[in-house]
Amino acid sequence: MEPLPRSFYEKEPDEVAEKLLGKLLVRLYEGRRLSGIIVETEAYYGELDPASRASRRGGLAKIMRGEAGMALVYGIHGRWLFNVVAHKSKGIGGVLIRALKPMDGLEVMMNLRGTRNVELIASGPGRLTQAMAINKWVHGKPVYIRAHGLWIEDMKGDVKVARSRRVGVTEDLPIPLRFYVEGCPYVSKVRSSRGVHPS
DNA sequence: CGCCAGATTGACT
DNA sequence: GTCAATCTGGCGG
Repeated sequence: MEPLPRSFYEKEPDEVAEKLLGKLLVRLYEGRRLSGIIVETEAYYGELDPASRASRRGGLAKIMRGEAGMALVYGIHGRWLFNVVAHKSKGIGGVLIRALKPMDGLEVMMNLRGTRNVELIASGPGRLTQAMAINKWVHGKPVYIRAHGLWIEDMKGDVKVARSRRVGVTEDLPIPLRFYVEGCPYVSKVRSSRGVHPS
């Protein structure tokens, strides 16, 4: 199946985040195909969004203002987080991919993660990048072509979308910007103390 | 350059 | 439930 076109990402971040649910993230790793269905995302905006790196003045903000459909890989707490730049023309924004349902290359992903528990393979932003060998190397590369071994394909079939506040951010916007597949066991488990009550 | 917060995780009491 | 390992990028000096 062909990768989703660049135009798919040229929309408001929350719309892209929601529509990415149910799509297939594919990674070529040492000649093998790793893939997983996207089951959890979060939208990030520009200066008005206190949780977004675009609200600071660094290189990440520059990329979030740049071409839509580019991979943005962000390091935090010793892990890599994978985002796709998404915004309308002249806008700023991105979508954080937070969890996958593993599909192709399960054995390889289990080895990369060091666990055989399928629900723990990619149920979190840091876990997902480890399972798919996503690192700084793909930073700034387009995900709407196959050339760099990382892309997102369309998938048929609808998913039941739920939304909530974003996870882990210290200062969130009053709007729920996290999207996930209702009842899906591959969605990251949110720590109890930080309430993610749907709102 | 050094400092340190942070879109996390997993190990431990 | 609590805690800290881990490391990049922003920011101050």
